[in-house]
Amino acid sequence: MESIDKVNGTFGKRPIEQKTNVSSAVIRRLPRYHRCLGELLRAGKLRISSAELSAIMDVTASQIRQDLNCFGGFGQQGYGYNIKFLYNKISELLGVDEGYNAVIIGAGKLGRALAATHMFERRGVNRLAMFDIDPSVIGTRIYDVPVYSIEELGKFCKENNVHIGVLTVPKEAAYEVTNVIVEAGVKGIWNFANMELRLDNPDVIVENIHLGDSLMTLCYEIKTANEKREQND
Amino acid sequence: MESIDKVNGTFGKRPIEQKTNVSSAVIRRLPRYHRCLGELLRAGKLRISSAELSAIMDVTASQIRQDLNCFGGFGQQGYGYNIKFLYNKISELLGVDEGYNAVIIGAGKLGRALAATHMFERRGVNRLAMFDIDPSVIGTRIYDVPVYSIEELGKFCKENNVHIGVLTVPKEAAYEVTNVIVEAGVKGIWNFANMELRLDNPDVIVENIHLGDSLMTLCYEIKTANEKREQND
DNA sequence: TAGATTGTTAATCGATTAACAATC
DNA sequence: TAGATTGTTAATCGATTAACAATC
Repeated sequence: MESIDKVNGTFGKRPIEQKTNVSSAVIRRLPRYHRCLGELLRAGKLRISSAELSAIMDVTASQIRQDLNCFGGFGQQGYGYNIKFLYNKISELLGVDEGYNAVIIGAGKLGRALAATHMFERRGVNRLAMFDIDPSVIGTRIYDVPVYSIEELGKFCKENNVHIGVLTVPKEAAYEVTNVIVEAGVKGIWNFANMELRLDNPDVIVENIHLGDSLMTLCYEIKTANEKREQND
Repeated sequence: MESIDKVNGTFGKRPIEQKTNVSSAVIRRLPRYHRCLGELLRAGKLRISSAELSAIMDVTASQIRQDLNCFGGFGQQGYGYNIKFLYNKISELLGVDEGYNAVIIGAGKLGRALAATHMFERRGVNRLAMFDIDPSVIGTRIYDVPVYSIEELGKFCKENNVHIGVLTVPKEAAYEVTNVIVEAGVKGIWNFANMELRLDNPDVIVENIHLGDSLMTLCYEIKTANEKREQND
């Protein structure tokens, strides 16, 4: 029988000094922990040990404990981790419900698809608006998101405290748009253009998505696996 | 003056034994080399040294040479790399124009957006068809790609030698669909569902795209940068 | 208390960088 | 030939895994 004390008790009593510079390898694993713990939570599970989580996620228990300890002592010896507590801690770390404001720049197919998903709201990010150059979409709403002229981009970002710019414009337009929003105080850019977006300003974070690179990697792996099979014949 | 011999000459004369298991860190850099060399090629540049490429790409010259040497001796001492030759070699490695056949499963917003792009054709991958359960789209064409009933998925893959399945279905449907296409001989899965797709079959390659994870990573970085700024105030 | 499991240090492994001999 | 630049080995760095004392 689970002790109520242990389940709802005082976890993280010992707030270990948070490391100042956590490696990006660790940070990129956080969303996956978050996802997995969310599922366990919804399944009604209360606590989990690093060994159990290790089996579910197919990573070593050692890595889980090391990763979490970059941010604090979230577990309890002899008990494991309280799932709700840990989930909330990771949510906080990841800035979920920090209430960041985002705009999508480029109302093409990909921009619309992103606007349509629950991607943003699910992570507490507000999609305030979309911007495009095409007069036939300016002034309309796409999945309830208003579309404005790209001319108004800078002004809008300044007036609405926009934190995140989502770039789904052709790569030729990427730097032009980027200059406008960085000037307007945007803090991060989620770049879908098929190029490396490099900024002088070290205060602005860039997260590149290279769908094409991912497809090519898949093709490489398929090809290599095929060749191996042929050799073994 | 560039010697024609050197530019069009016999590069890679010494085909170094290709490593059997190249680390995924190296493989994931190949598409970027490919992209960069493609640009240099279009710009009419003929040759490049690892030092020059290093400056352009912001990686070390050492890493470039190490990476390329996993696949063969593509350069020439005292000269550098012939851009066209190297570009073609990397294209070949990545399976560009291998003529792989792909189907998109899920004709929702993301599936349509992917169908609309030149993503596939640009890499020599054929988008043969899309599949969905919605009767109102079945039988139509989306950006010139025919949409069929999900019922016909397995049969279609078998009859048309489909190599790649692009998964843009809700995560609840992911395994069901996966079983069908793996059974039908698909070699690789490009998974956009917000979940880890794990297969028993080691011969089928899975490439996961986690857009949500990427957004969260961006939020983490923005939050951390903000906190650092506040501390310095 | 005894058992379990963390937090953390130490050992290992792998990836990146540096150095330089080979060679074009 | 002399100069340049690769291919490759050796050194360094960082990330993962193992081990175990601390402790709930």
